[in-house]
Amino acid sequence: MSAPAKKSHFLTDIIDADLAAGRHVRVVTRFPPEPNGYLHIGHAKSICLNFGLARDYGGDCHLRMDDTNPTTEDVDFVESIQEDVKWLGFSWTGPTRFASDYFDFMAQTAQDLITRGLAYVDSQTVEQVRDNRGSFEAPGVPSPFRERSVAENLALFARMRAGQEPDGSLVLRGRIDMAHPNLLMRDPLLFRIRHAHHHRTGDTWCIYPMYDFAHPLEDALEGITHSICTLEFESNRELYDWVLDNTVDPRTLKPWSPRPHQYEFARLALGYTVMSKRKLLQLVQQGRVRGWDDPRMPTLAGMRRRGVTPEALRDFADLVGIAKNNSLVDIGKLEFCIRQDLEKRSRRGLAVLDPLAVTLTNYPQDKVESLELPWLPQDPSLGRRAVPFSKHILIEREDFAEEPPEDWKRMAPGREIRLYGAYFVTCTGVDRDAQGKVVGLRCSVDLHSKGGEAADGRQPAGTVHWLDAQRSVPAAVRLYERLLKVELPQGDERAFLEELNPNSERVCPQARVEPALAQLAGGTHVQFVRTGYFFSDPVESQPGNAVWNRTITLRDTWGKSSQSSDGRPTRKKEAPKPQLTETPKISQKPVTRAVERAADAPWQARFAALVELGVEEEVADFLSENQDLALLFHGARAAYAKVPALVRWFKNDLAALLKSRAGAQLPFAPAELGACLELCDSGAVSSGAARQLLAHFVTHGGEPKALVSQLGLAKVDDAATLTAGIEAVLAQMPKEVERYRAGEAKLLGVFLGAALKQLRGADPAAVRERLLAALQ
RNA sequence: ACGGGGAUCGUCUAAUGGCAGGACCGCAGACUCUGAAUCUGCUCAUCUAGGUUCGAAUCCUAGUCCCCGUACCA
Repeated sequence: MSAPAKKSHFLTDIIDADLAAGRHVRVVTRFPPEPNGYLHIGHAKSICLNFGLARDYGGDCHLRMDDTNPTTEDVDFVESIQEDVKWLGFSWTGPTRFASDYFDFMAQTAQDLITRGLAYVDSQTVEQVRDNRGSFEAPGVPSPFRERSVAENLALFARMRAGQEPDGSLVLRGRIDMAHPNLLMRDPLLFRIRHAHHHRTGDTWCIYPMYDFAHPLEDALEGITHSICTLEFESNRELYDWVLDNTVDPRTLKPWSPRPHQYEFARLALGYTVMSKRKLLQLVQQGRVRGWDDPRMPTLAGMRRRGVTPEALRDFADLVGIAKNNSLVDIGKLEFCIRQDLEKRSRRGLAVLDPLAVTLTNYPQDKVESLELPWLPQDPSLGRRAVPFSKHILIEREDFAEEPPEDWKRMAPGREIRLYGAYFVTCTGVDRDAQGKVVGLRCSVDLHSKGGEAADGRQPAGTVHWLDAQRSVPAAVRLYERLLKVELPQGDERAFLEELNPNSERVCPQARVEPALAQLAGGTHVQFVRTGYFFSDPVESQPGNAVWNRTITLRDTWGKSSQSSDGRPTRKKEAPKPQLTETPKISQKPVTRAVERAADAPWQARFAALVELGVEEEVADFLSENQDLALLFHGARAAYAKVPALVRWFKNDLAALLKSRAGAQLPFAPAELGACLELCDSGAVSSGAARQLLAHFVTHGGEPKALVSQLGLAKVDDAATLTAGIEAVLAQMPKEVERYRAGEAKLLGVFLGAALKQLRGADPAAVRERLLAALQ
């Protein structure tokens, strides 16, 4: 197996760029769970990401408990988290870290912020704080306590810290901007009073930092370079940056270096399950499951107990990838990864979940044979086990049909089938009880087919699994299915309980297994032949009496409708909403814009002036909104009066170029820009070269004509140069040339692109023409 | 409504102005002592409208839809 290619995604792109630019010399990531619950498969994605990045870049990944809220956190959770991360196959750099290790520093930093007027103690009630924060559309109103003196703030903060104030009476807030469009920036809470016992610091503290204050400081203190979290924290990034920009490293008293940056990716959402801690907690607390490690739970502990392997989970994390799209992953992908891993590692064993007695009429009454079957036919190293066989056997009830469908490959009257690893048998009779229910079958056996091969080489209609009636043993077998009946549960905290799958766990009271299976230790993966992958429960299995959890069914391409909960409706793509230009809704935007514009006299005047020049309204609107842009346009026009051309350049190229330099001093005068555009338009340079020229000009300025030669953008129209360049390019791509000649006309673009790259400044049309000729 | 994100096969995800690729699912076939696995083949996508360009999923303009944000939670 070749090493899997390193996954690349937007985060690896960022890291590559940071490394290349020398912003960082080493990658340090972290996985920062709050110890208030068990880790679930969503965390597994994050763990694989953070630890995987550290591994791939030869850096470090820290495990840090974000234990800033003593009322919900517990040491039990700390232990389960450590165990789960290890189980998943990762190890962290250094000891397990704790946010609580940094409380001293955080309190000190808060005090510094107060001293510098960047934080204050607020005496408003919770309700007042909330009400005064404002809303999306309305600005907040400053707290009456916002202007307290530094001395008073210091004294109050000291009282908070000393435990002299009750919970909720006082709170430390950053002094930022109560009118900020980002609500998180409206004087965020930094520290709150909480007279509570902390699982690590005990009663040392009665003030605890808030996430938004603590997290950036934790990252910075640990030298984290890339702080990766999920999408819902996008708005928090601004505050994250504020904290780091307004604090210093206590060890150097200088700005943080490396200075961590926060990046967000889409969390995992999986169909037919729930992932939120609150919902999971509810399942546990209400007894809907037997605990955090119930095999139905999407927790790592639960999945581990069900028989899902760390390899399968890591494969799954790779399969779903890393991106910023809000996505709902088909649970079938998880199931695929689980099966793929289990297929190659599971022993094969015989088990019958719902037995039907079969008597082999021509088999000697007292004879007992012992069949030696390999545990895993494709891997002899697992060895063999003995399977008893006699006159009275059991088969799966659903493997018999009195009136079978056309393509039936199992037992039916008169039909010869194979007992897996044993003999060919033919059903010759059916026994019923008084109600007419089938209670037993009679079969003849071909005594020359032992081992599953007929002497004459004939093939049976199918193969079924079986068990010796007397010598098999009863077993506890539990079948698991998806937790929920529906793919996408109600968002509501309670409504999803109505959507739990009542069949998520079923026990098989009649189930029996072959003797060797009962002897297997807890924690063994076995495929019950033809029925699914099972795992001997590592907690409940007793020596000689294993308890079996079905990890997952076998893929079933035949009886698809046999399991109701598997009838998975395919998700429909949302039908694209037809756009009716005549509906008022569509035209609303331009109208509101026109209204806004009308209310802004200078803007309206600029707009009118442009329209007067013949600029179409839509373009005039955006050119006139910003005064600087409008001025630039008119300045350029003074040097180059061709309005339509000017408009084209402004709209298609300049808008973006200028946007990226917003606020910066432009390195050219408006008239120079006009001259540059005239040159671009003149035909003296090719269109591609013109765009390159313009990009350079906007960022660096310069004399346009000089730039052309300096950048090597001069128009190439020398026939010999063109021909040579084209031939060189074609010589480099013989396979593509062949394919092109075979009819793949779309490859012309590839050649053209390569040729144009080589022949900078060449006219595309001319190159194209010659290329066509050369390819004849 | 304000701010921040996002939109590519049914699903997840690539393509950083030049061949819309891979995987899951599905379908068909081969093989089979598991209706499994394995193998082969097939179906299927760039939110809309304009523009720039020799060439647009990618750049520009406008629009549509979806997600997140108003906890003394994280």
